[in-house]
Amino acid sequence: MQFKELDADRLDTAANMLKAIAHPMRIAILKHLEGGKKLTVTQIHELLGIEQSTTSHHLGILKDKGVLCSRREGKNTFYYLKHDVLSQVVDCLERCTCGE
Amino acid sequence: MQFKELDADRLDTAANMLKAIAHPMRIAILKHLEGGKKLTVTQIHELLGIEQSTTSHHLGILKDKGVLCSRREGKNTFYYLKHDVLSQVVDCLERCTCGE
DNA sequence: ATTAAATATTTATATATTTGCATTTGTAAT
DNA sequence: ATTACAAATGCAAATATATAAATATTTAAT
Repeated sequence: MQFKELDADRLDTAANMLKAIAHPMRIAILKHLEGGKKLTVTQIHELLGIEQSTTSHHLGILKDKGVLCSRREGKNTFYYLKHDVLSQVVDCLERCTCGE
Repeated sequence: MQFKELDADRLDTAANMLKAIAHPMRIAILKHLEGGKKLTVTQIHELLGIEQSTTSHHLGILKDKGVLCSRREGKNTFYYLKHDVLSQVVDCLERCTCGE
């Protein structure tokens, strides 16, 4: 068992990570970042058609919870997946939401 | 691409499913149900040390969002994973929360 | 030093979630 | 029909989350 004894801290960490992902806009963001892609706040805000501040907020949550990383280059900040494995979470869901 | 056009309804469905899972107690529940195990409300409530009504509530959420199924047998109601694939979501998380 | 562009933060409001207690419903046995 | 156990529901208080408008910060160019 990888969660040693279902330790409360690890459950919290995992739950927070999942909670970060569990939002329609944030899933959409992850989908756009699959395969190691890197996008700026503005690009995402335009792709999704949501407010800049809202976009930044969502990205902040994903970064804070360890789902994304960011790297500033000049005026732009590029966001990208921290663990590419995380695409699997979304992919797994897709499989489950298909045949219903 | 499996989400056809990142369709809003599918994003919602996926988000709701993830939201259902994204809670420490509910992740703990899933861990106990891995491998096709079936447990009653009381068993889970005792395993986790939380209130019966709280347990039932969590199970209701997981069932409602398509994560669990239930089957009544006499006075007991057994809960179990609807898609065993879903263990992968938890497993994937474990992998991501290990080396940090 | 000004200006402009890209991000981030603050703030306020609306909405949703979590939890336990008390109650109710469902099922089986006497 | 009464009793007992299992599970679900209604409720209320505490807490958390989402959104957008306004503001602030960071960086680059002039």
